[in-house]
Amino acid sequence: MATTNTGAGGPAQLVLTASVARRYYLDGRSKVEIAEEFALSRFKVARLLEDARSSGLVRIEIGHPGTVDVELSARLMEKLGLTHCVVTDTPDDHPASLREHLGVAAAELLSEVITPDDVLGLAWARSVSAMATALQHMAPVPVVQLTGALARPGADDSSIELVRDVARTSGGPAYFFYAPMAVPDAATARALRQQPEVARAFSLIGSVTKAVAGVGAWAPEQSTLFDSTSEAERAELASRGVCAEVSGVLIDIEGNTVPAGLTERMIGITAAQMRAVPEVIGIVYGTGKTLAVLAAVRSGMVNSLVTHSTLAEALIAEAER
Amino acid sequence: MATTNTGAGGPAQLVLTASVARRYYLDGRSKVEIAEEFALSRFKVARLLEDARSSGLVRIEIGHPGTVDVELSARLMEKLGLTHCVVTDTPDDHPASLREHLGVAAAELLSEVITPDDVLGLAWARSVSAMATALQHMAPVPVVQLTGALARPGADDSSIELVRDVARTSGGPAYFFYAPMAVPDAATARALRQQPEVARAFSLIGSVTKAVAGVGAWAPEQSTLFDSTSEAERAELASRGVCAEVSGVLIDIEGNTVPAGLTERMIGITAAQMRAVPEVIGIVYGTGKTLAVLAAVRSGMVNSLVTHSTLAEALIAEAER
DNA sequence: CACGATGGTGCTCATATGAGCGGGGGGTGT
DNA sequence: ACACCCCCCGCTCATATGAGCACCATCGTG
Repeated sequence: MATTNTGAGGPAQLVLTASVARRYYLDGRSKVEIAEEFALSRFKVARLLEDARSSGLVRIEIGHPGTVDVELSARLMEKLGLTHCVVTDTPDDHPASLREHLGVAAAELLSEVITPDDVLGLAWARSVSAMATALQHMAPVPVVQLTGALARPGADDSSIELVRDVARTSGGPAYFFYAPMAVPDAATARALRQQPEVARAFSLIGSVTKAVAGVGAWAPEQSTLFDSTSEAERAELASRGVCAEVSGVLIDIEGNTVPAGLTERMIGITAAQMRAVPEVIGIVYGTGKTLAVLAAVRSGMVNSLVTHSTLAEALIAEAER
Repeated sequence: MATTNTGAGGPAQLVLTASVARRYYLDGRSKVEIAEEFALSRFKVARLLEDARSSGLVRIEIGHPGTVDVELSARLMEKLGLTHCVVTDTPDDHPASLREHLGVAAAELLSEVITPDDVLGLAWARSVSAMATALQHMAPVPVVQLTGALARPGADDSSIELVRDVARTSGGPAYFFYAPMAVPDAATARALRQQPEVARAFSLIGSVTKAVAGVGAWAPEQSTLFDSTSEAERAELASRGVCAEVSGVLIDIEGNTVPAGLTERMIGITAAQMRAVPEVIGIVYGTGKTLAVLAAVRSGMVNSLVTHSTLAEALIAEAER
């Protein structure tokens, strides 16, 4: 260390290094050219540039003016091994505005990555609804409903219309059905799954290539499913390590599926089917969901994320622990 | 086309580009490695990086925290074709503080570039004095006085001691003499040049390899020589195009030596001898000297500069005209 | 003074990289 | 529908580049 520059060597060395760095980085000349120009060996030039970078004389910044924090996106993508990742630098003041912004970002992402050969699956979540609302253009693909809907009391979402809306924007066929996400008993669930529309949608799940879902944490207000579950069941599932919920599938902190009675009463995609989908985009906001997102990613069920900077930073910090 | 990205694509493209750029610039991976990692062709990677740079997604800045503006130094060096160049970003408030700072910078530069094989020549100038004061270490080399001293009224400079001081710091022999820079007539000058000490110093001028000088502009307060010249002579020389003065040599705006009666009455290095010195470092401050510095550099008598940012910028602007 | 440590330099050779080319593929205008 | 055009992609081959090595000067030390 402590080679020559910056701390030692003197101003001439410093200026020479700066000149070389300027020629190389800003003017785009090759090292050989620079070597000839300055009457140095190309090795010397390479070493100067090396020094210039390591000493901080040359600073390289990545970023762009806009709502997408590309740098953070790239870091999060790398850290979690994601397929795609979009992090907005929206200030996380109000959940609704956050959801709206992420909806726009997710819509852009989706319309970018969807190709005419894809089959799109949508899980029910408010954030996915927000995306549907923001969606403006998309290749015509089949759109498949992956889970039953779960209306929350006083919901203003046109949630049931989600799949139809997206299909309309897309121009492709819609495979949707009217059913709740969870029903009181397994028999009812089985019966519902026999329903023609449900069966039709479910038969397509295996061919879904891209899906969009929300990620819930197993806590109040952090998961629609949690909120619509009985007190006893909540506690029991929590005690069995349930940490996150993705399209009705329960996951523990390690990313393992947690089998439960609840599962049999669900109308929706299974964990195995979910994992089989090549790309699942999770739209998530709120730092309270940090561990849940980590779990969802570890489970292999979610491999792309659309989120905001504070959660992204929390995820990176947590993943580094 | 006008979505979010650099001009094409969507957020995924943007983030991919950012990831690639991060891996390349920040992590220093090769393009081939990146291509493998992202399952792209290396050409694609190269094109992404190309886009990232041209679109401004990747910003490269050169600079360092300190008093030396390396970026500006490099630019000025390139623009004027200098051998060395040090530009301090000292705010040019008061000439004395400026001189002091430049003295420090010049001292650092000199001690860096002087090797034991050099022979150092010093012209008389306050800025050179400032350098001498700031000088702390230097290879032991002979130090040669290049011009007579020119004390200005009420001078507090220990100017005559300049050569001796530097030689003392250096540890090498000092070749100095007590004589004024200009005398009333050519005969006196010739006689003075015969003086043993003067002759001894002058005999060494041919072997001087590095020299330090000030640069004066042919205007009041901009040149010691000007200030000690008669009104008539000032005007006459000005009318003959004299623009700058370096160690007693007069130069016009084109960089040509201006022959004058004054020249014959000078005790000091000649223009030809000056040009023969491989490296002459000029220490200059004050934007009023912009044209003078340009002339001095064009003349080939000065090929390194120690100056401050505003003058450096003025020089670049002027050189671009 | 001899010694090894140290750091800086330029070399060789395998590899990475750039410039320019041709070949689709999809959108467009008639 | 057809031809056309433009853009994007990956190839070839000459060149630039990096890793490691051997050499040399310098310097502190026994």
